[in-house]
Amino acid sequence: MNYKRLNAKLKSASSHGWGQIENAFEAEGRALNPVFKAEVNHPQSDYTSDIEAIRAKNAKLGITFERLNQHQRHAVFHSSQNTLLAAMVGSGKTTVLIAKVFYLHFIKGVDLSQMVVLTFTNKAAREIKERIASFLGEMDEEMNHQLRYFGTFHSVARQLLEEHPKLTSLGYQPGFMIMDEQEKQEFLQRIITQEGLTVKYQNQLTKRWKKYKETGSAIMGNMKSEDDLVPLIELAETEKRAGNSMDFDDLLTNCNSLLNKHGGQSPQWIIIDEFQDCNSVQLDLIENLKDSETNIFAVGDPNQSIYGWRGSNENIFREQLSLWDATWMELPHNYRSTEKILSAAESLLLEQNNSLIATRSVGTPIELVRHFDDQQEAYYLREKMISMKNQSVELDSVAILFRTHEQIKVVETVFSQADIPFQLGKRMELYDDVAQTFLLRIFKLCCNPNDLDSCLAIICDKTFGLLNRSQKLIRFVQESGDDTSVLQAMKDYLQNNKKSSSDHLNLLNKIEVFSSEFLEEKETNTQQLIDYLGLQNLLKPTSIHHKDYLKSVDSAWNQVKRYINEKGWGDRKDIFHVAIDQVVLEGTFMINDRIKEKGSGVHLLTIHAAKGLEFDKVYIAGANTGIIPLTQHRGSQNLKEEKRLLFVAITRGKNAVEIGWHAQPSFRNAESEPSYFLNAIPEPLLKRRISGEDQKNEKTSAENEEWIVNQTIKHNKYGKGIITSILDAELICTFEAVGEKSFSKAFARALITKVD
DNA sequence: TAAGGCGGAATTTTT
DNA sequence: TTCCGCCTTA
Repeated sequence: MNYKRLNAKLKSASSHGWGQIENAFEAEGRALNPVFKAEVNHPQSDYTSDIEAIRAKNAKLGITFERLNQHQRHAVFHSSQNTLLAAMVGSGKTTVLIAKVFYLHFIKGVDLSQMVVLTFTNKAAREIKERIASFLGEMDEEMNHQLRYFGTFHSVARQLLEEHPKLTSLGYQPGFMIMDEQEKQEFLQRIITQEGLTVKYQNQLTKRWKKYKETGSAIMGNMKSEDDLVPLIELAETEKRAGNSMDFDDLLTNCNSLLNKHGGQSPQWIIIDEFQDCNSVQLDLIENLKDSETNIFAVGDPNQSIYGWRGSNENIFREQLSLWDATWMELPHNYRSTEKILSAAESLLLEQNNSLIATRSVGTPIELVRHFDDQQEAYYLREKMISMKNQSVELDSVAILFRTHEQIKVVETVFSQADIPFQLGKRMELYDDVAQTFLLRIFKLCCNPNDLDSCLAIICDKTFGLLNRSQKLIRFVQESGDDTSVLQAMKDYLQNNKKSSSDHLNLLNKIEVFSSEFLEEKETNTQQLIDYLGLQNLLKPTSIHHKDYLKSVDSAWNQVKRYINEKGWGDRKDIFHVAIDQVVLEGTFMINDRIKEKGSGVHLLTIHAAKGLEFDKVYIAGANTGIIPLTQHRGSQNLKEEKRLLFVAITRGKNAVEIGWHAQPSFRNAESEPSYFLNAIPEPLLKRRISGEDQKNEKTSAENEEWIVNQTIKHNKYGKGIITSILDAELICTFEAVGEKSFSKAFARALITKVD
């Protein structure tokens, strides 16, 4: 059956009860936005002759274009200065983006270094670069040099800043370093203690700083008057320049002010991935980069705009269409999900314009399952996973999606106890690895002997350091005179300190000459690095973790060498510095190791973290009103975004989607009903179930006999307690540690055991 | 100075 | 529900 006919049929079928509210915003008493209907530039041909001509010249290239559908080919071949490509969910937008680069480079003869390709994540940037490199052979120095403007907004901004002849006008020098969030936090903390500032809500400093930049208000929460936030910011700006380091935001804002004031070389093409996620600073970067000759190719999906809270503008496609006088194209075919999944997801969209076309089988309805609470859902999911495992289903192809991190914990605990393999969406933090954190600070000090915070971090490291962070130490190092570097001052301090160990002094001596001595050697293995820096003694040789520390150093050094080899242009000292910046921007030393080690297990992810991914089967857990949308969003502008979030969640599923909700939600402010957004889904697309219902009828009598009031019991998490009362479907128990809790009878046996 | 009551805010995450 | 800051009270 054709998709549109199916949709029409479903709509007429849903004439009673559920499904009557076509749009959940009516339920909120809000007017609908006027539907935005762009003038779509439709394909007029399937470009067969063009592709034939290309294939005659280069068969491999011909195949790349031949694989594209008509709409995709149109987006690639059509020539207009500015193009906005609205790529529907699962329509192969990355494929088209890469094909566009191929087309411009091989057919139109555009130099790769004349293209700026902007992505939001390192993962996307890596995928694009690797696919181009693998077509051309290998990722070597020359290739990397050609692709130096292919990357995340931040890494491209870093590159532009580094190259800009007027960088010094901002108070920065070439060779500036990048501070990650953790370093920034330490840096600010140091200024606060050092200057004796009074700053409230210190664990929300970044948030307060952002708010101050946007609104000019330094007031937060219950504060009656301004604290020292503003002086802190001013001091930080000065000190960042003194230490020649920028934070992530600075990369973009500094790049913007530089390009704005002094201009720069404009590329022939600017290509943007996930355009709907652009915030105003990122849009400014595009504007500052382009000139009247520049072409723009922006790909994204307005329906997947879920980063409004990070500053993206949900109307960016609409607004830039007229501002850039752009051509609007669409990729309507979804190759991922079954018709029923797509149809259900599409009914959530505010601006339904029938431009989403399913290509796969009809599939099964979305299951909407009622659970007692989050605990019961976790046990239900555990049983599901066990039976899938028994049927040899790859758990890797299954995901459980949540609105918040908080919700993940229960499932995580239950799965760990049952030995169900799972993987979390959170990226592995560099800071989990103390040895690598220590090494990164060493490398940063090698690049910049005036990096006060890295120098302090090394000498005052909790695991491998020598001294405690004291005001006396910090003052000595910082105020030792203009001609003395921070590194030199620290050496002086250690020489006069009785506690001083030769290991740390030796390390500082080696750091000082690292670039001129060690980096001059071409082939250096990890053992040579360890010997050179004297890490053998520093990395706690008597500790049981010593071997792990050395292993961490090994993988870190190999990664740095990999970066050095890839980025082998310029002089060797610069390359090392660029490699270290890359480590900071990627957030870890272990990109390749991490990809290899990625375990197979069910994915536990927030919906945000699942964007861009796909799974055979998707469970959306705890989808109550009050969770989707989150209560604080009710009646706000963000409601539309919350709805798109559910759209994104559902469209992650290829073959099956199941949505769970809780009759007695424990989540703050959640209501005892499934997300009212689901009312927009036509009833025939849903299959409602109650979790554990089939067992309930059989077991009721047995269950009633099984539990007795005042019975002493034990619970995995809550410990010892007694049953205080027995209701129809639930048990109320009181625990010594946590007080009263209730359990669904159907699942009580899995949760609590009797104690005699 | 310590303790307690009151009121406001809290989410999502990449670089 | 919990955390944080502010204000009052002893």
